Amino acid sequence: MSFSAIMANPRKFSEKIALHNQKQAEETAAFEAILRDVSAATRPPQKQHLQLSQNITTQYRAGSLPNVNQMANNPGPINLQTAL
Amino acid sequence: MSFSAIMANPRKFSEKIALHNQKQAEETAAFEAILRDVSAATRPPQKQHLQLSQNITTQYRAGSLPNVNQMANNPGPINLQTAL
Amino acid sequence: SSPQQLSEEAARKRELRLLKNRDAAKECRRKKKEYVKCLENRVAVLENQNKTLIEELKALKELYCQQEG
Amino acid sequence: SSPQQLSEEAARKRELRLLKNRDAAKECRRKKKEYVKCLENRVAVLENQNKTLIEELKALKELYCQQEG
DNA sequence: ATGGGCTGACGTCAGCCAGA
DNA sequence: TCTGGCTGACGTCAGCCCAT
Repeated sequence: MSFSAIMANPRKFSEKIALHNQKQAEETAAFEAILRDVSAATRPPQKQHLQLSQNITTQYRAGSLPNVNQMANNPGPINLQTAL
Repeated sequence: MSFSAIMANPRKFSEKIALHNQKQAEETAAFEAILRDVSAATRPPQKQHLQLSQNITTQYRAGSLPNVNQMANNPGPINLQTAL
Repeated sequence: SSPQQLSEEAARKRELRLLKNRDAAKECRRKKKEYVKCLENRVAVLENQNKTLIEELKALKELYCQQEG
Repeated sequence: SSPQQLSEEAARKRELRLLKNRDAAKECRRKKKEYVKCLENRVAVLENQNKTLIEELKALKELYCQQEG
């Protein structure tokens, strides 16, 4: 009870970052899972290439996430819309 | 082009807050709309008491629960209209 | 205009500038703190919306599969 | 231990403490900046995920209504 | 082009708190 | 208990950018 309340709002910035990264990893996993399930349920006859999504997941897993500011300035070929 | 890129990342904190509030309002509207549509499409034969859900929805904008920490620090709703 | 008055005027100018920048720094820190809280609140809202959408999508998928099969 | 050595020792103690706190402040500001960028990235990711989920939910709802009616 | 408003970064002080 | 590590808040300097 108090344990969760304490760890839910740590004091150190490192712990906050770690907590957010952990939550984001879990949410992204659930997101891709439900998206894959829906795609599988919607289009069963078609065999599709979901290799792209897998690569991006392993790409940004343990490292730093893409910087938004740099993405706004750089017209890079990678955007989150097509990535997800 | 450059206009959007500039306004997408303002310098002043007030503009950043205003932008985030605007985006949040739009996203919340779309969220509630799709949720209402899905509920209406899923359960048309049943007549349900959605009056309660409506009240709660108008009280807290999204399906999000109120943040306890911020409610303790902020005595009242901050209006950012006057801040600009 | 004696050099004495000039130095006093410059000193008052500097003091006034420091005072204004002092208050500006206070307000800037306050706005930054508010911005960070805004970000955290936005993250929480999006998080709950994400969960709700996933649950709704899952339920609708179940209904769709049940009706289909 | 003469008072001269005592004052020098205290001065070196203070200077060392200030130096360590100085570096600590630098690292703290760096971590805070990284945390804010983390929040902004997280907001962007959740934003795109919610958009995708809404689109998928809308499409699935259309399929469900089409198949039902 | 020049001043003034905001903000980034620095060093310092004060305070909290897990760990010695 | 009490110190050392982090962080909140302050004042100051430097610099950017927009309105003048």
